[in-house]
Amino acid sequence: MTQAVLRPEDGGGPARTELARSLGSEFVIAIEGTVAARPPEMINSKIGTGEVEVIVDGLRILNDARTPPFTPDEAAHCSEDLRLEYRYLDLRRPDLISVLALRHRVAATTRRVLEGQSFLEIETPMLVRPTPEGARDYLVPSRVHPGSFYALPQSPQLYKQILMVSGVDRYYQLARCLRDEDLRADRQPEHTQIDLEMSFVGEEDIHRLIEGLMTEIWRTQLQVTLELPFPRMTYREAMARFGSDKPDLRFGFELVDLSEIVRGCGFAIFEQAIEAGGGVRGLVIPGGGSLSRKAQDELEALAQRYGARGLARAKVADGGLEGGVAKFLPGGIQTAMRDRAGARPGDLLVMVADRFGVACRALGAVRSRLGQQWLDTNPEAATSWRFLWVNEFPVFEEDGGSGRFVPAHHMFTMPMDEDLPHLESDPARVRGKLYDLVLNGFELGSGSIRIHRRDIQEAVMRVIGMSAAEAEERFGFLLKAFQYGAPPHGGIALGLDRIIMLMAGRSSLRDTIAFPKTTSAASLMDGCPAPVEAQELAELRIRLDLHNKGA
RNA sequence: GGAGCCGUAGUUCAGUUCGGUUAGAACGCUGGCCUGUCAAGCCAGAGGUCGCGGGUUCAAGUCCCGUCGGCUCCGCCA
Repeated sequence: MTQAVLRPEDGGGPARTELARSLGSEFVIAIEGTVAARPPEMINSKIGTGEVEVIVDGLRILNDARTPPFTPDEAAHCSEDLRLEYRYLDLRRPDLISVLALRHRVAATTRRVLEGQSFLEIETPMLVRPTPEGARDYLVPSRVHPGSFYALPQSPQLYKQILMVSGVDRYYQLARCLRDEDLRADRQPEHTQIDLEMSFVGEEDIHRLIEGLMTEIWRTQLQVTLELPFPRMTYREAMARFGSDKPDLRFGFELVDLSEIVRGCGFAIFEQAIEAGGGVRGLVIPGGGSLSRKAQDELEALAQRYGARGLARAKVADGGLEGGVAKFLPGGIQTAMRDRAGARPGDLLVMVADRFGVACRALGAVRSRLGQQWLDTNPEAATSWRFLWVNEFPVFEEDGGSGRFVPAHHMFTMPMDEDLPHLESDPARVRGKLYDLVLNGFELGSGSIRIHRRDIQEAVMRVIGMSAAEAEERFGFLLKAFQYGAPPHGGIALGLDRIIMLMAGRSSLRDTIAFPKTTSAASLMDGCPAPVEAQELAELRIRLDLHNKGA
């Protein structure tokens, strides 16, 4: 931006002066003139071009502009629905367009790195076979096949595996992925994945490739050197220590297991949890002894949102514990708990007694809340990059408590070799060759080594209660492909939008996407989605049923 | 499907607790004056379906019910 000067005494006459006076916000103009140094007393050191100005000879209006609902300066303070309606004005902010420029450069760097490793970028279909399990599909009716539907792809998963059968060996794609599920600040219905798959690889090969890619992106775009290798942690350890499968390692506040210490303590709530196969886990809030009752109740409400029945608490004192649940616990156990938790007088010890997963998740939510507050006063930690691989995820999870098992990731994940013998006898203990890439508490992506042997695939399908006929109906094409010499293979998919969000220090995925959707999956700028003409529906042989609230 | 917060000039907000005269401020906009300014200054003016619908009341921006939209979270989602 440069200052232009029009002076009546420079000529051009009253017509030009009048034209200049008519200029308004966001007008598009062309000027001709001479760049000149500003008089010394008019130099503005606050802007880059503050020492010069253009003495205008000619002025033309290329296009006028209505008074905008907000100017780029004001946009940062405007409500988001207004900014989304006028997205083109919002994007004029250097602040926002720079995020899209970063996104472009990260995509370009990704292509350069992967091309250097002999990957082929291959496009897979946008109209694919619907899949009833997993995320809800966006459906597209077929005009040519009335009553049949395409789905928009949730991911290129099956296609990239088939490309391995084709001998592609190294595939990647910056793939659009679409899921008709509810949104979050870090979830949009359409997002982009750095999706890749390789033949003849193990987990470590994928890890090293991605570490190299991340290192190059951070080096070139942020001038940051990442330490390699990224730490690795099992799912079990992540849950036990941090109460999350995507722990934020920028802060501590680790969970502690108090089960063995409180066993036989006489406090019914603790004992029942242990007898039921769960345990008692705790978290120390440094200095938390002075937290108000209200603040403590808010933490309990947070824990309860994640399934805990309550949040037991006790203040840490010189002699042991006091207040809260202390009166139910013998003195010797109190001091043992305090020592095990590493708590000091003035701290608050909060505890959840429940099944492993519930206790960890509930305390993990509390830990996360504490950590976010801690980061506010520790900027150096807040701006650090703590990458992490989480692996050894369970292959199956129980569906509700019904005793039935569903794939935790997807049904093509290879179990770990040492757990294969238990595949059908004890599915709950089977861990997979599964891995998530985590950064600062966000899951950047996940992947796995896939099953390429038919006998293992069939065993997995038996565990999840899928009949051969059903498998044939839904995945017959993939199983058929696997019969014709499928190499061992594996891959990963990274969320490009989330990577950009974290790199740009944004808290919403919307800021990384040129034209994002609102929480209700609508686009306020173009009014999407929208009803269609009856004629179009008739061609598709579709009749609407809008008043039936059931479904 | 559920919970919370929000919705008042073009924009950002105050006013809602406890219903009561003509709904205010700042920025922006329009006009005028001044001016080598860079967040210009001074004067004047225009601008309102208080998201929408219903109810209570003599009286509703304010209370009640419903509904629409935005944001955050749980469920859901890799």
